Amino acid sequence: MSEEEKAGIGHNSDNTKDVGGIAGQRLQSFIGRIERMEEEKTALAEDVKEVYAESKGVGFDVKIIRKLVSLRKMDNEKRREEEELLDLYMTAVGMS
Amino acid sequence: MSEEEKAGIGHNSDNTKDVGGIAGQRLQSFIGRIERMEEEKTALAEDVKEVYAESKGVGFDVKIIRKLVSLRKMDNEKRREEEELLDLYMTAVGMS
Amino acid sequence: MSEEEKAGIGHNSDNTKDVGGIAGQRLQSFIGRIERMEEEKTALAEDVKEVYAESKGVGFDVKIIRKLVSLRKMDNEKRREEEELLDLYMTAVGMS
Amino acid sequence: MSEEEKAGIGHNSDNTKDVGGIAGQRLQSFIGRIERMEEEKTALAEDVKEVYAESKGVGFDVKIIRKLVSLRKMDNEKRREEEELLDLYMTAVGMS
DNA sequence: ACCGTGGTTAGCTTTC
DNA sequence: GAAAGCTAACCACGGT
Repeated sequence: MSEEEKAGIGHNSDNTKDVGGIAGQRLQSFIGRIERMEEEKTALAEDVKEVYAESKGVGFDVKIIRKLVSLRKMDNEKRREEEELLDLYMTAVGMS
Repeated sequence: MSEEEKAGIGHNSDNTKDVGGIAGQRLQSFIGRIERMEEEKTALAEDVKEVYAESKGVGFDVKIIRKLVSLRKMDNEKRREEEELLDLYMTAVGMS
Repeated sequence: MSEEEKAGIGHNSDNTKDVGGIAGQRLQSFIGRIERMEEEKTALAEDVKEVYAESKGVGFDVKIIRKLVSLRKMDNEKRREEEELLDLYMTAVGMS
Repeated sequence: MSEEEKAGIGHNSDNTKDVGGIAGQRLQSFIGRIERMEEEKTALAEDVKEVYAESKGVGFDVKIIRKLVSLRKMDNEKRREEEELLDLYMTAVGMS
């Protein structure tokens, strides 16, 4: 990946400064930031997979762990939504 | 729902020691690790959104930046695949 | 949309019979079926919107109704997942 | 969670008569209608999947059919404009 | 120059 | 080869 960065922003050889001016540089900066974050996300996703693999390696059932994680997540979301609903009710009743 | 919770088959707090023993602790650890990573992923996704918002704030068209990022990603993937193919060729020819 | 359909299967002018033979007809049939279903889905989505609008018209808070519907949906999903989890446990223990 | 349910602020069954009166019935009706339509939508989505599966079963490439459907769905004019705009940006940034 | 946001859907990847 | 989970694009609605 470092090659591409050194080479410019893309798959062609044009230098950005010449054609895009200051806006082009700015755009490059945005794209660079986004791409770095996306890479981190990908890395994390891989780490998660490794953890599942490890858990499987010590005898756990991956499917079950997934369900557990999923249920815990649903719990949190449900709780959050219920709180929001309560807020809505209170607002509707003028108790906000 | 309360039945399941009482039955202990659920995903709830600290019944681990009793029913799972050491394995339960291990399981908890896996789940905790996974959840932490998932949170990080979520946080990164939010950061990415913020960058898009910022870029929009200075006049860029978000849709287009998304397209650019996506195109660049495809470029990289394609190049990677081509390199892998090249490696295969070299291996096949004994130049690995 | 009707123009495209008259023109053939796509965004070009070739007639399917000529270029695709029997397979082309079959393909057309699949695409037609899919598109009809998608239209129905769209129509239903519009109906749902109308119901929300109607409920708003008689004084209900749309946001609240949306949350209620959403929570009920989460309930169902959660229940379903819990049952699946139970199945997984039973399978794991050999009681399947 | 059990607290909310006991408190009656939730989304649960037949506390409607008591707390909501005629309005509660009306609300129930709206929610029921919406849920039925949503179920129909879900059923249709499943049907669509089946059609794709069937088409695959007789030798078509699902990916390609999806693309065809998607292309047909796209508004040509809009697509052209987006491409032109994208070209402009790519030129500006030197990715032409 | 209406923006932000949430919800919905589709498609891609990976798993078994 | 089927099935599932994850991710991302799209769209419409509400609010300000």
